[in-house]
Amino acid sequence: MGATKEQLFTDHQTRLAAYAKALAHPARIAILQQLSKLDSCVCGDLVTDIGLAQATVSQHLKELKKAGLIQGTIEGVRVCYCINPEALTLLKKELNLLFDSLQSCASDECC
Amino acid sequence: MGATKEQLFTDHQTRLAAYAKALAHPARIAILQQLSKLDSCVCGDLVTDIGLAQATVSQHLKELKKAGLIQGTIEGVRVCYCINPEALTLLKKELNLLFDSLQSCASDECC
DNA sequence: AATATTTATCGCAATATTACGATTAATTTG
DNA sequence: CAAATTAATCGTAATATTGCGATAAATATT
Repeated sequence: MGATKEQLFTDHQTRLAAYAKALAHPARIAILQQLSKLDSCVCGDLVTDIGLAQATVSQHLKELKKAGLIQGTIEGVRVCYCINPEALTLLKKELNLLFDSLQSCASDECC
Repeated sequence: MGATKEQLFTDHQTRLAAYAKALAHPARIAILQQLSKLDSCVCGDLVTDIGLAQATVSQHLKELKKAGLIQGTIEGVRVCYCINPEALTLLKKELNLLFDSLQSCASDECC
C-alpha cells in the first residue's frame, strides 16, 4: 500500500515521525546547517553549497517547509529561507519525550 | 532517481539522516517505546500491541535493526528484541551536534 | 520593452517505503 | 514423528522519495 495507518498511533508518535522524516535526508540536514549560518539563506547559494540541482534543492526546501522547520520570505526575485526556532524547540521537546520513554530500557540489561 | 548522492555530505549528516530515517515512522517509534517496557520484547506481542500485520511489524523491526537501534536474540521459537543503549547514546550525540550547529540561528531573528 | 535572474513547478525515471497475505524455516509441544 | 507456534522472507500492489532537465512565473536590470 505505502500509506501509513495513522489512526493506530498517538499524536506524539505521529508528530515525531514527521519531524524525523524531515531530517531523514543528509541534504536537508545540510540545508538546515547552511541556513543557520544566516549569510547564505537564499536558495541559489544553497544550490552551489550543497551540490544538488536547483530543482532538487527546491524540493528539499519544500519538505522542510512542510514540516515547519523552515520558513521563507520573498525578497524581490529571491527568497530568504530561515529556520523556524519554534519548530526547533518543539522538535527538541518531542525528542525528549521519546528519550524519556526509552529511558528505562537504556539503563537495564535487556537482552 | 531515488538514490541519495552520499558523497556530497559529511559523515555526521549521513549518520544522523540514517537514524532519523529509522525514526521516521510512527510504528517504529511505537515499537521502540513498547520494547522499552521490557516485558513485551517479542515480535508476537508487538504485533497485537501495534495493530499492524505480522509481516509489516517484522519489516519495521528489520529497519530498526538496520539502523542499529535494536538487537534481537533468538530464544527458542521466539525472538527477544530490545533497544541497543549504545546506539541510543550515539543518536543523542548526533542530535546534540545538530542542535549545536543550529544554535546561532535559533537565537537570532533570521527573517 | 527586452533580457537576465531567481525560484517553483511539471514531467519523467529510478528506486524506496509501506502494507499484507502466503509461504518458509525453525523450534517446541503433544 | 506430527502438529502447533513463532518470526522471517517472498511476492505483490500502492504510494512516496529522490533527482534532474525543462519550463513557468515573478521580479530586477538594461
